[in-house]
Amino acid sequence: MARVTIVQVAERAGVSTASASRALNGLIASAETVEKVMQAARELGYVADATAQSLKRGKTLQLGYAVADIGNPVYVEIMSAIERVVQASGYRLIISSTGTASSSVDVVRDLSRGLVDGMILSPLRVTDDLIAALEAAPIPFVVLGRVPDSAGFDAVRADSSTAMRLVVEHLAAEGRRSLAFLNGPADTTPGALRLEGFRAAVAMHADVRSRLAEAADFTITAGYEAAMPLLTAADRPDAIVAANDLIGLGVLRAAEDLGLSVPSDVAVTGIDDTELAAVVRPGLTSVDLGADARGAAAAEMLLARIADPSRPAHVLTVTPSLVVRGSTVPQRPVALGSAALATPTDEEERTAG
Amino acid sequence: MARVTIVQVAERAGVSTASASRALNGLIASAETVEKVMQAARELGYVADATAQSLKRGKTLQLGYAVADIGNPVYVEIMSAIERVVQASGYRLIISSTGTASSSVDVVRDLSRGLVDGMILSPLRVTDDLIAALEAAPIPFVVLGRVPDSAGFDAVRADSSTAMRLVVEHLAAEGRRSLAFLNGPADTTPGALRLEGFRAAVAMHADVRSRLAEAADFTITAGYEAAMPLLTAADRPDAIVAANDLIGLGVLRAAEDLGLSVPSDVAVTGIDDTELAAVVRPGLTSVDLGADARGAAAAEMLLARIADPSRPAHVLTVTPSLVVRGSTVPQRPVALGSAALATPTDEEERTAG
DNA sequence: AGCGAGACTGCAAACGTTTACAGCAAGTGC
DNA sequence: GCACTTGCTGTAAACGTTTGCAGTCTCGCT
Repeated sequence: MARVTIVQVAERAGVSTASASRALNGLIASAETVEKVMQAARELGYVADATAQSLKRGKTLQLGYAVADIGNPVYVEIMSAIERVVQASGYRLIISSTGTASSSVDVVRDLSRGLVDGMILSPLRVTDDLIAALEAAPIPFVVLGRVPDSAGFDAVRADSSTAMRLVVEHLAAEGRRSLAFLNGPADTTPGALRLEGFRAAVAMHADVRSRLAEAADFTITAGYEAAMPLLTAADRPDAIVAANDLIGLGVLRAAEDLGLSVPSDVAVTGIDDTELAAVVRPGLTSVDLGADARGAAAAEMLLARIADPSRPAHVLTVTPSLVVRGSTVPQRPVALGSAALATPTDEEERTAG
Repeated sequence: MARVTIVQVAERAGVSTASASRALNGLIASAETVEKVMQAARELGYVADATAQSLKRGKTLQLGYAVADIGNPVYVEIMSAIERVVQASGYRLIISSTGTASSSVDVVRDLSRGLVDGMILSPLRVTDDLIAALEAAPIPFVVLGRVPDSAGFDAVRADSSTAMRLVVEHLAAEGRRSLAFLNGPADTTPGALRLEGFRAAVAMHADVRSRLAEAADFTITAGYEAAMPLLTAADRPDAIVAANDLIGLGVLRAAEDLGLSVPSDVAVTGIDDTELAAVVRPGLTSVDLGADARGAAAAEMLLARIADPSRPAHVLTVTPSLVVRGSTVPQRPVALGSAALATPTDEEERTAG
């Protein structure tokens, strides 16, 4: 556990620390020196101290991903995509989870203190404090989600309005006339955007009635609890549009516990098209917001900005697509084959936005 | 984006960098100095450089969690527990995901280069390389899982043999006589231990036949694929014991696609008792290995070791408990209430090991 | 033989902090 | 009025690296 430094290596090898450093980093040095230094390093178990190294070099070769709600599988999917891209470029990714809004500001501040060379963040709430922290940050970052245009940040977005339009059109086409939107907290960015998208989408269908409800959280349990009053109301809606898959799953469970049949009594949809939506029965119709594509794009954007800090800000919007499953359309018997779990087959029709 | 250092703050405040540092860190300094320094810092937007700080102080106030398979919800649960404990002690947690075995060694090596003051790891495979890397690491760490006793590491373990005993006894008590164990890769630590536990458990029941199978991975898809041949075999088992919940879910889907009814045609069990097991229908009987408790214990153990590096190595084993759901015992109609999703109610009987 | 180029080396100065030490002024007790 | 403490300050040395610079040595060329 004792720290061994480069001076000990240099001493043992009988050279200066400068030569040792050069030998270790593959810079110009004689074969003999390299040999001696490498052996000394091996014998002593030397590993360069990262803090000293990055202090001197001014780079850490690390990138950060700050994610608000790691319990939601869609963020895990995004994270995996980011990691794939980042690793390929020789950077390491570190994840920081930010529960509350204030801690999200803290994370930005802390990580930008020199721990990482850049960061990606998926904020649940974009507060003025957060914007201020981002503007003051000495490192580049990419926001996954909506951020005021004026800010001029690099960003990757999902297209919530198209997503909601896909869902509403699908339900209307299936003959549903009374829709309830079960949102997550409306003061979050996804909550606000999906609500807006839903309103715009139903406005285009004069024959469709709609109402709004809100779950305490983007979780299964919160979805379950918020669904109960909707499903037991005298004028029960014939379709519930959930703001994400977890809430949608809660709705499915609530319907089951009430003895309602899905989709005949009530149709249910989710958003994010997580693996959960495919695994549960009935399968949950959902909108794929392109988590993988968004994660990868954000990572590439960040790397591009690090390479060229003066490039103009980019904003990329990823197109969503609808994945229809048994929670909105009565299910045919399923074809045999594991592909049904991973990719849409004939039982799952996919509609691009 | 320009970096502002403490010398600029000191200059602007008209004091030495030493005084500035003292003022910023709340050490002894006159009220007037503090005022001037704070104002200068605010105006310039100064934030101390973390690498320089930790280089000088010899601590980073960061801990690391290296996790092999972030796609598995049980690790997310562990992570949340770790984070809860770690945050309360003023440390920050950074997550590093380690896909392959070799990258797991890399992560240990890299993080212990001075980026974190200690780390917790959940390795999927414990190779000699990994042991060597851990022994050479200059920082303390805690292993979540089995590690050779000789190594003398701090560790927190699940009790796989009790877990498997609980499952097998439950199935035997329900009248199942032909069990198949559907393992994940047997060359992983959990795979090896659960296999061993299963063997020991069935050895205690002379009237129960058993067979073994292996999924390519601890995932739903791999479980689905590996379950197919088992379920279509002429001598189909009357119960499938899956090595974790994800594999178990794959089994449920395979059974469904084959038109088999669970639990009457075949019973299914999982391990880990993730939220998924409670949400799917039929609910998946599973063993709670105490993810939350293990994560919290590991974090506390790490903090204790950092506080006192000379304390003897601790190994803690957490006791598992069985959670019975519809995949093994025909389900009664469910009581109303959201609690059914989160905690076991009368429909879910819990048996401690 | 002389000379420049090239390969390699060591010295020492950084990177941005914190902190041991010494210095200084003002206050206290005699 | 002296010695001592107390409270604060600045100088400078660290922490472990990398790197500009200048120097040495060897070699090949003319």
